[in-house]
Amino acid sequence: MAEETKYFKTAFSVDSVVFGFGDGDLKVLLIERGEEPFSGKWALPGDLVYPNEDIDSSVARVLQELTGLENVYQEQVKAFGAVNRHPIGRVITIAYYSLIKISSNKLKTSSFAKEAKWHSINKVEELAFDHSEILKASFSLLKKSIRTRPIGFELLPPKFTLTQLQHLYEAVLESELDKRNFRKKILSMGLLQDIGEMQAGVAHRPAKLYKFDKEKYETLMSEGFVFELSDSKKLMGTTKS
Amino acid sequence: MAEETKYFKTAFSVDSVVFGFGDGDLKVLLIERGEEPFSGKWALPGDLVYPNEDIDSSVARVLQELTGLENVYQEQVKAFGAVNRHPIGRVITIAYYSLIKISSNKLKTSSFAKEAKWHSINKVEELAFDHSEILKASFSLLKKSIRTRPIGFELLPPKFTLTQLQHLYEAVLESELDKRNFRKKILSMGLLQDIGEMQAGVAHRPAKLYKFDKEKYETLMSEGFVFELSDSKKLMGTTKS
DNA sequence: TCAAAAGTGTTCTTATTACACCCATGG
DNA sequence: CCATGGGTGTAATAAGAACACTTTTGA
Repeated sequence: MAEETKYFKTAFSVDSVVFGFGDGDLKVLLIERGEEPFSGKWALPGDLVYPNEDIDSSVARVLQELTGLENVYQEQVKAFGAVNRHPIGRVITIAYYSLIKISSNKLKTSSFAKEAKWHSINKVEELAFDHSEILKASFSLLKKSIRTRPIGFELLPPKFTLTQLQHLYEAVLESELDKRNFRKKILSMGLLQDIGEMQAGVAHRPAKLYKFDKEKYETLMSEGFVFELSDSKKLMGTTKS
Repeated sequence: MAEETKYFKTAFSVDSVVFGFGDGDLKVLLIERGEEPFSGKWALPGDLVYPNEDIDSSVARVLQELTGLENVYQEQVKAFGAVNRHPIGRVITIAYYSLIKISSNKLKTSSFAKEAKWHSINKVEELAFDHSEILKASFSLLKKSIRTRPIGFELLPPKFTLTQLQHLYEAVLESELDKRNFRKKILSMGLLQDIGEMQAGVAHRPAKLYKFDKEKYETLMSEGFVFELSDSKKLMGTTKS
């Protein structure tokens, strides 16, 4: 092991791109750095990985500290390891994205953050470190994944309307969808359960509430079912100008 | 930095799943380990990442040492970081896959390998470390990627026949494809250039040779073209029993 | 009674699938 | 002249895209 020892001079971190959905917008949770380097700049929440901690657990821990949430949906995006990406030394970071339901939780200002705040995805300024690049890669992956796996529901409350779901897809895919085609397609998969309840207190015809039927999805999966919405290049509706 | 110092006790490596195509089979390049741990077992080629080396360069270096090739197609798969994945310490590895043209090169037995050998993908025994898991993840990613990006050509000689291409897809997707539908689809993309040459010395009607038109692909890409072959769940042909 | 979003079907177009025979070459 | 893989087209089916009006509620 003598030979290898000289390479044990590096650190690993995880950085988490936490997505949420609110006010018709896709949002990302950023922290304001309280110390150098990049003090005062916005950054992705993240931390060094503890020596006896699996990477996935590390991400879950950071998220728990920040939001109080557990069992959050998370997916590994990519490792970023450019030699000079971190000013204090060689730090390779493994990026994840997480999907959470914004409404259901309050943010804690944690040890490593002066402030944590939701930012609309298309109003994010230049971030600390290479975090802008990480955010971009994560958003691309989310766009791809949301069409091929039923993960959008992680961003919505347990009971939701079809219009909410459509708006979520529109925000993530950055394109408009045709209402009738969207409903036809999503309902035809048989993954949404009409729970027999209605929206209340809205100044228009109230919408039916649905929930995502996870068991049904798992059954269908094992039978070879493939969740797929059409490619955002050949849209269900009309492209946003 | 005092606080962080205690975490600088880890190493990171890259591991490369090198795919090749020959005898109608998808193959992976493995090395036989010459030292402990796992001496005598087959493993993925890989190495610790040098302190002043980008991850991508590290993969390229390992590949160059092993095969003599440069500018090889490579794509990051995923980081693997389970606490106990490596017996000598905490080593997080970043897995890549590479695509090379088998015929065009001879293998070198490099410093870290007793022997390097091509193995058919479906005849690979249990590998050292968590390399079986890494191979599995890489193969899945390749399956996905080959349908959505024109990377199959990296595995073929510069001039190839449509049947060779089809066999490559069949090997990667592990399913049979319909000859006429495959040709129609692939030719309709306009990415293959009939170079006006023919196969020679074969005991049957000689096939036309094509080459992949990279410039054309880049032009089309910039116009919003999306390379896509149908999902292997809803095949172009008939599923292998 | 008005504004605002919910809900609903049909036609057209395009892509995918299934399928069988003749051709050119070397041995 | 035989074996081997090369090369080709059409019809049936399924999926995607385009598109407009009526309904229910609260203010």
